Amino acid sequence: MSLSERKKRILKAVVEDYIGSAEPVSSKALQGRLDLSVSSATIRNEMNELEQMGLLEQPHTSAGRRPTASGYRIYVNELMGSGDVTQDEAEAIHEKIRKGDEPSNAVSDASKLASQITALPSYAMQAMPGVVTAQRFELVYIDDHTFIIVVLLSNKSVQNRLVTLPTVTKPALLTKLSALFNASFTGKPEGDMTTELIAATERAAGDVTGVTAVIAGFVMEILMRTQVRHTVVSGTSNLLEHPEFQDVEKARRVLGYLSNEQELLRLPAPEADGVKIFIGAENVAEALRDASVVVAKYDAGDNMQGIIGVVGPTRMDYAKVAARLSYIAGGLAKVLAMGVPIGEISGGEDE
Amino acid sequence: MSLSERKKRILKAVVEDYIGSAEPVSSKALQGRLDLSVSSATIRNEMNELEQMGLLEQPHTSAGRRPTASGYRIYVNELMGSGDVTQDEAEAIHEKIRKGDEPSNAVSDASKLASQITALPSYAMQAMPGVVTAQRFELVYIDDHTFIIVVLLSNKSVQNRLVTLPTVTKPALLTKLSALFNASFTGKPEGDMTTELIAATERAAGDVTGVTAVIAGFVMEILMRTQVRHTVVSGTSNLLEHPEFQDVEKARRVLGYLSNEQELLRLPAPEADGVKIFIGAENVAEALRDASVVVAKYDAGDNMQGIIGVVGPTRMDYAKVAARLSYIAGGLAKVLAMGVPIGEISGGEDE
DNA sequence: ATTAGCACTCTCGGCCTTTGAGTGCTAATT
DNA sequence: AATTAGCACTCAAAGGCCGAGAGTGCTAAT
Repeated sequence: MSLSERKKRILKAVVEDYIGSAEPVSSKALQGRLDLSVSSATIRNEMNELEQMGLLEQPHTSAGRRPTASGYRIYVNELMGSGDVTQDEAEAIHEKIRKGDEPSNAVSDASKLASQITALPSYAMQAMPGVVTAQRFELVYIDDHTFIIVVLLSNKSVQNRLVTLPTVTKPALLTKLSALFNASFTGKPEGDMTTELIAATERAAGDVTGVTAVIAGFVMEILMRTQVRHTVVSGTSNLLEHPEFQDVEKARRVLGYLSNEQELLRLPAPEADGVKIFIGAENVAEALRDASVVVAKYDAGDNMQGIIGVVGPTRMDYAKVAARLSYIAGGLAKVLAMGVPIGEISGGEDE
Repeated sequence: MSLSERKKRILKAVVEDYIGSAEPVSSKALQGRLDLSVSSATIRNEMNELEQMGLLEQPHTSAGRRPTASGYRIYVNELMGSGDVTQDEAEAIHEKIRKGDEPSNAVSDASKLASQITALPSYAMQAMPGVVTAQRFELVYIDDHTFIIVVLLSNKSVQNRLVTLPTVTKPALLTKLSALFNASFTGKPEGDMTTELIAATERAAGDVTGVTAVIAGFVMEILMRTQVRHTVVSGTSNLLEHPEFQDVEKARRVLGYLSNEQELLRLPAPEADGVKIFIGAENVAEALRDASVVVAKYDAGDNMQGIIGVVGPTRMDYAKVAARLSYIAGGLAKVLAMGVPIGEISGGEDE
C-alpha cells in the first residue's frame, strides 16, 4: 500500500485536523489548511479514493470525512512526526517522579502523572518476571511469642512479616534458624523449597515446635507474592471529558474494563523498551474496540520491569501521548534502577 | 416536625417505590401499594401537604412525586427499617475479607467488595490518628555499604528500609547503634527525635561517618509516613449504571471528585463506630451535591481505624447499603485487630 | 374528612419542514 | 490526463406542531 505524496499529505491533514476538532473534515477546510494550490474538487477526488482504500470514512453522505482505524494506523506508522515533550512538562515529570521519596509509590505516581498530562485514564503494571530468590534472611526476636522475618530479595526489595505464635520461640533458636536459612535457602527459587529440605532444616535446628515450617511457609508466600503483578489505574474520570465518550454506555464499557484487574493483565505489552499503539479494533479486548491504547514498557534491571499506558478515544494525539509516555517510562526506569532504598513500607495502613 | 401516622406511611411508600423504580410515584400507584382504604384523591391531598413541607417534589406539574433530600432524611432517620444482610452475602463477605491472606490488602479488598455488593463506587481510608512510636529497632548488616533498618511500630506494623551508602559501615557499629536506638528512641514520637539526641547517640556510638544521622532520618520518615492516611477507591464505573448519572456532566463531577485524594480526605467521617449518611446537599463538597454518601467507621484497636463508604445517587436503598457497609466494616475491624501478621509487604512492586 | 369527577397542565413521541453543510458528478478548461 | 467550476442532490440537525396519556388540583357532593 503505497500512497502518492499528495494523498499522504491529505491523510495527514485530515487526521490532524480531526484530532483537534473532533468534527469530520471537509474538502474546503483542507484546502485552507494545506497549502496545496489545488481546488477543493481535486481534494474531494483524492479523499474519495482514500475512502475507497478504507482510510477515511463519512459518518453520512453529506458530511466531511474522518480517519478510519486503518487511516490512523497509516498515520501512526508513516506520517506522524515524533512528538516532543515541552520543557515545562519534562520538569514536572522529573519533579514528580524523581523527587518522590517513596520509591515504592513511584509506579503509582507515574500513572497519576501520565493521566494528568495526557488527560486520559492511565494504568501501570509492575511485573516481576523471571525468578526472584532470597539473598539474606534475618529473624528478629521480639518476645517469646513474637518475632519478625526479614528477607532481602534478589531484586533488592526487602520484605518482612511480623509473626505471632502460641508456642514459645527462644532467641537462640531464631539465631540458629537464621543461620540455617541463610545457608540452605538463599539463591533458591520458591519451587526449590521442598518439604524434605524444610524437614532437614527443622532437624538441624533441633526445632520441635514447628516454627521452622511456619517460617518456611511465610518465606514461600513472600517469594510467590513478589512474582505477582500489581496494577494501578488512575484518572478514570478523564475519559468522560472526551466527546466520543459522552455516550455513557461506551464510557461504562471502557471504565468497567479498566476496573477489572484480571482483564487488565491480559492487555498486550510491547516486547522491548518502547511504545506500542493499539487502535480501535486492533485491541483484542471487546470492551476496547472503540478505544485506543498507547503503552510504554520500561526495564529497570534487577528483574523489575513494567508497563505504563493510557486508554482513550481513537481520536487521540498519538504523537504527543506516545512521546510523553515514553518519557515517563524512561524516568520511572531510572528512579527504580537507582540503588536508592527500595524496600520500605509495610503495615496494615498501606496500599 | 411531627408527621401524622398516615403521612409517614405515605412518605415511606413514596421513598421505597421511587428507590425501586426511579420514576415519580403517582397517587394511584400508592393506593395500590399501601393498603390504606382511602381514595387516590385523599392521598393526593396528603402528598400535596408533604410537598408543602418540603419532603416531596414534582418534576413538573403533571407528574407523580419523588422525595426531596429532606424527604430522604426523614425516611432515613425515622422510617426505614434496618436492612439486613442475606446469608449469601455474609458468606461472601467473610470469604473475601477474612480469608485474604494479605492483611495489608484487606482494606482495599473490603473496598472492592463494598462496591460490588452495593453496585456503587466505594472508597476506604485507613487512618492512623494518635501517635505512633517505635517499639523495637534492628539493623541488619548486608555488606560494608548496605544494611537494612527494621522498625517494629507501636501499632504492630513492621517497616523496613534498605540503605546503600558510599561510606563503609561495619557490623560492629550497626550492633552498637542498634542497641543505642533501642535504648534511646523506643516509645518516642517522631517529634522527640531532636538533633541533640541524635548527636548524642552519634557520639556514644563513636560514629564518624554520619550513618547515625542517616538512620535517624529514615526512622523519622517512617514514623511520619505511618501517620499519613491512605485511600483506595474502587468500582467507579458502577456509578454509570444508575439512571441519574446518565448525564455525563454529573457523573464526571462525582468521579472527578473521587479521583482526587486530597478532596477525599476532607470527607466527613462518623465520630464513633457506626454508619453515617449524607444526602445530597448535606454534603459540603460541591461535587457531591447531587449524590449521597454512606460511610461506616471501624476501629481495630492499636491506633488502627478507618472508614469505608460508598457514593451514589440520592435515590439509593439506604437501609440495604448501610447494613452491608456496617457489616463489612465490622469484618474488617476484626481481621485487622487479630494478632495476625500485619507487617509484611514492601518492595518496588507494591501498591 | 373524604371522594367522585372533570378540567387543566405538561411531557413525550412522532412527524413534518427548513436550513445548511458538504458531497458527487458533469462538462468545460488547461 | 488532470484539474476545476458549477450545480443538483443528500442528509443530519434543529425547530415547530400535534395528539396521546399520565397525573394533578379543584370543586361540589357525600
